[in-house]
Amino acid sequence: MSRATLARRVAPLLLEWWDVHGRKDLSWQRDPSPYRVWVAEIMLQQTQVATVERYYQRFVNRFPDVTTLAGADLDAVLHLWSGLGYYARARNLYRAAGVVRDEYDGALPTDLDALMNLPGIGRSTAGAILALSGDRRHPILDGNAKRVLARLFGIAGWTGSAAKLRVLWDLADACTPAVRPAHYTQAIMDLGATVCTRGRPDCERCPLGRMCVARHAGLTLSIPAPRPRRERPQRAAVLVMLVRDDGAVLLERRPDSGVWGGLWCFPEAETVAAVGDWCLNRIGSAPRQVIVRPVVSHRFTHFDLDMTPVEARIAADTPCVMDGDRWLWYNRYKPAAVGLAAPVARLLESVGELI
DNA sequence: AAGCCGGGGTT
DNA sequence: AACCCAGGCTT
Repeated sequence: MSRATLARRVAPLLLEWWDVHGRKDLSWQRDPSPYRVWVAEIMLQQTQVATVERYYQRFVNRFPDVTTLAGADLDAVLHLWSGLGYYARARNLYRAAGVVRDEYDGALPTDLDALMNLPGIGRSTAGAILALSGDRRHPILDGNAKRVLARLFGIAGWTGSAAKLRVLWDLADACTPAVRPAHYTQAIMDLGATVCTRGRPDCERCPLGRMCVARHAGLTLSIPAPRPRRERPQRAAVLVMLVRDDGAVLLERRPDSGVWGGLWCFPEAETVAAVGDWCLNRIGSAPRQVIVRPVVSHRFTHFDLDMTPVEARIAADTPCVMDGDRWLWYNRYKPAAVGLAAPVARLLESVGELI
């Protein structure tokens, strides 16, 4: 069977399957407005549905529309994103909300290219927004669609290379129907998430099983191939946990670019031995007490970070000049609504436990 | 075209 | 412990 013939047969089978087995109760499926679908699609980038659900509810409750989001503080946006990871997504979403408010009168553009020009929205996310919120015929190629199509058409190898992506996008376009594109888009994601899974695909229950090239060739588990391995460098950092006797902890805002961009973190010192000097430079006096805490290891996608938290205790009335909006005395009992990376939040929770 | 960005789930 | 997940941006 030619690929074109195979592609034409996909949508009717997938839609029939989705009508019975598809997901229809996800938060963003109720009132699937462009804004709500947009927020969901951004949160769902590289993040699983189960993780997103509770973040999504809180986010759209606090920021129910583009105007509210655009008018909020970035700190408040990052606050509700804390723990979800990939914080550039939140910064881009916030920036894009400002553009939509100022240049599109508060309504997301319905043109694919205009959508893709907004920060954080690529081809797949733009297609998903238009298809799911407007029932417009635009293909998507997220992780689920990639896996389903690679297996169905027998596209061997890693699906991330430019050459494979070109082939897969063509197939995605060929499979997407003109009728019920919204349901089809949801269906191919649901099939990938619940039937055509990476580790244990349930081919017996797959509506496309009889025509699946990978299944007939016995290649289901080797398609798609895992991404090329890369070594993970080891890094180390010394975190200064400057704690006042009233429990407040000094945090510093990280630069917009780089790891944990725009989030608040403990200031860093060169070495454990340099923490005393760091305090002298910063607050003009030595800490009453210094406690070297056990190393906290954090594993990023691309490197491992070993953090040595050094707790330095100072009196509550120690004078300390804080220039600009780069410094913050964080009180865990009256927490500021700012963005905190997960390991930082955990360390803040532990302040006071060792007193 | 390849590298970078992060926390959590699954196996 | 390894691998992946409703990807997009930067270089």
